[in-house]
Amino acid sequence: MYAIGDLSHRTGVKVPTIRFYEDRGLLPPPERTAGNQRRYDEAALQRLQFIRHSRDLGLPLADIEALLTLEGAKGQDLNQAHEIAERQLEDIRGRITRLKRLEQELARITQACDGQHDHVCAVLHAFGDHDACDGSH
Amino acid sequence: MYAIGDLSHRTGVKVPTIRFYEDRGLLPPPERTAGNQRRYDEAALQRLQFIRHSRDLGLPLADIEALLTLEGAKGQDLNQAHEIAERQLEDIRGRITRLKRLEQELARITQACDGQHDHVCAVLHAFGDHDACDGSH
DNA sequence: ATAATTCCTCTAGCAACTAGAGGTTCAAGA
DNA sequence: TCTTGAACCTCTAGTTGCTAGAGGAATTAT
Repeated sequence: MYAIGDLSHRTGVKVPTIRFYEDRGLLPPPERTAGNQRRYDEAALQRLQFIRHSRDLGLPLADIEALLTLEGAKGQDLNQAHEIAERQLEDIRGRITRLKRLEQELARITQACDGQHDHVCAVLHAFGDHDACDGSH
Repeated sequence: MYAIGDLSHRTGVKVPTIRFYEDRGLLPPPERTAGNQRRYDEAALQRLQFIRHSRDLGLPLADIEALLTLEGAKGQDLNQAHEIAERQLEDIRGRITRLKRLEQELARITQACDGQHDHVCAVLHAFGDHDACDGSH
């Protein structure tokens, strides 16, 4: 049995966050000692690792909860898990595209200002002037 | 003079958000009509456009506030604006790198599961199994 | 036995808004 | 001029995913 701190070390999830997940229903309330401290078993450890990894992949807690309820599911239900993963993949690809546009624009802005700062910096100007953008956002 | 709704249409910033910015001190409190409604001038419009554009570029409100106080600054202070822009650029590049790693991994996960769902879906397995990742996060 | 560490609950805070309740003012048409 | 409907007002609370702190109890090591 693990104390909450052990669980935290093994998973890299901070102690208050573990309690937060319990509050949110992502982790079932564990057993307690006579002194009211939480004690976790292997299943809880694995569940928390699943959550951790999914969070690292960018999934919102709601999606993770959905995945967790699919554990041990068969047939049709597994497609749901697949869909969640694909949706997340699309989301990430969209984010990458948008960030690349921003990168272009910021790079342009900072370069415009690299040498001299005469009177009015191009950075300040560029931040205010949407029309000067190459792309659209 | 613009009513808050006009300002909203012209900038694409929603009405409650404009009031929120005022609360936060990013927009100075505008004049009011006899009936207590906000009326904005050109300067407010431009300031809000600056905020909007900067937000689109991913700057947090704190940085935008810093930039706004630099308006009309000279010499040394302009370097601060430049630094904020460069910091943001680095941040965005880092985010792109991280997202690309996630994209790889998610793509791998979904493909592993594309055909058959026998008993246990590879998606669920992969989400739980950090060791199976290519990269590290 | 005592001290250090970890644990408990609870509240409040962060970013950056969004939504709703309940009520007032403005602008345009009859 | 009156009326109606849209837009406005303030205020509170909710969102997501945590994090920090207060004040106190339990566990662990010496």
